[in-house]
Amino acid sequence: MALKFYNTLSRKLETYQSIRPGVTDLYTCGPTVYNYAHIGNFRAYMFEDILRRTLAYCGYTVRQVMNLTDVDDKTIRDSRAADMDLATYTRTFTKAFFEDLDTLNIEKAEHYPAATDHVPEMIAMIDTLLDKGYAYVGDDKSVYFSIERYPDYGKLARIDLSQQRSGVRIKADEYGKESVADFALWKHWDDDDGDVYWDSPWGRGRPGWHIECSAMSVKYLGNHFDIHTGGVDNLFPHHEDEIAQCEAATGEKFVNYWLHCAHLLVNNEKMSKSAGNFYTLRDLIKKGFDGREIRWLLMSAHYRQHLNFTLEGLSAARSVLRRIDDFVVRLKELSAEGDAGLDLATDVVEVSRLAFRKGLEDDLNMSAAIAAYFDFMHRVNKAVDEAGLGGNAIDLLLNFCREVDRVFGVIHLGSAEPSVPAAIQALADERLAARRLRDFDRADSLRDDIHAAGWRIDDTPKGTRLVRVSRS
RNA sequence: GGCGUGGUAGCCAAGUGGUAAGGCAGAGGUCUGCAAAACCUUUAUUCACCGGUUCGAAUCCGGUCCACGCCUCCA
Repeated sequence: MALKFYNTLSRKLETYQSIRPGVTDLYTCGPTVYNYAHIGNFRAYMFEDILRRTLAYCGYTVRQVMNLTDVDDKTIRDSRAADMDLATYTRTFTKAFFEDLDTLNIEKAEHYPAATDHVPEMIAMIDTLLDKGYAYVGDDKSVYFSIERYPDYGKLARIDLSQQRSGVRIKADEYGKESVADFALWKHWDDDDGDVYWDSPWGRGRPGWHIECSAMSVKYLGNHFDIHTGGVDNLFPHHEDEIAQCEAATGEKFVNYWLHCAHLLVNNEKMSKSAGNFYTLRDLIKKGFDGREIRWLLMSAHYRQHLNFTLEGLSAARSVLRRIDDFVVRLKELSAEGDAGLDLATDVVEVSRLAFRKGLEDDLNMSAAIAAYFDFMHRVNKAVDEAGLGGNAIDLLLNFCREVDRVFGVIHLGSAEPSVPAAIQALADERLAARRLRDFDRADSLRDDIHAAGWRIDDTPKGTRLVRVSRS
């Protein structure tokens, strides 16, 4: 097997081949930091996290760049509405974004370049495009990319501009263009921009959105790199424009593989504030769900399928994770000596690893990878019930859990298990005493109290186990 | 109007020609003082609908219905 990805450029499943052996350069479109990101946004970042972790699992050193769009219409509009300067305003949401990534256990990219730190690079690229004749200064003093002068335009989105509706959504402030399909590289300053502007050879203004990703990806990853990702809604025009800008400016092929994730729906509808189904990550945390549950739900469907996000789905994720946690706890309790069940464990791990990897390599088929892990747990649980396992087998199995978690990022393997509070332990001790006296009414009543406090009681042959359960 | 995706059990979701993975929820059983966890059994003669191709179709082709996305700055 080999890694395969569905490449939007060819609309085909392709075997992945990196430009440099063992290294993958990855550009992932990041957030516009004008508000808290919503779970639809995080679906994309989760997909990119799984992609990144899968590449690493398959042996690649990943160099990932994620941009932070900290200047655009919305950041300017909202910072002015809040009566704050742009940098102060966007800093709040940049900070929130990184907190949210932590909540979801999303691995950090190598670089998070902010647009406002790279205006000189953007100006340089625009300059090159003007020199080469791909761009022009419009009547409104903005600089535009000319689609007409770049015949390859449309190859990613497979859009034939002559077939498009024209003039439908053209804003009044875009009449400086030669052709409606042309897009802005540099936007000339106007009153709405307030004190947000940079000096350029074309006067005061600010960069267009697309040039930001072009200039920063080329700066950090070079003219030609491996993978570029984003949500399907970025396919056109954003990514199409990035290709046009970069390939026109550098004369080289820009990106080998384009991967796009599908939208997330909430209760089978598009998420919208008016429908009341608009969730930020923080909204869900307030409802009592944790990042791990949200992570599970977001990663459990294939990235190119619509993902239907529901609160019921989150509750199901909670049950799933409980089972995954119980499995690890159970294994750890069995830390006996010896080689009992070692052959069986070796076989189960081998079979499971193959299925797990096969799923991931098949264009990140998480359903298959997850099924492989469930089959693994099932076979191991069965072995524990039937034969018991020695310490060496347990080590082998726990190492496989650790291996799977390099991609999943949800399995509690270390000291993440919360310790039992003294008050809960005292109740449990009291219950145990009552049980010894065969006062089961009292024991059951204490068990109810313990459960109400968020802990579950498991009586095992080895004694009583206390397990933290999420409040629900 | 152009381009594109999808409709699989109560729910979530794999499967793209060989006779429906996995999970959640539910039911019965083993174990248990009772539970919990785990294990065993069970839950779609059927994959939106109608035709066609084929020895064989959820998968390929044609049509219909439904849902959703993009078509200038929304992941």
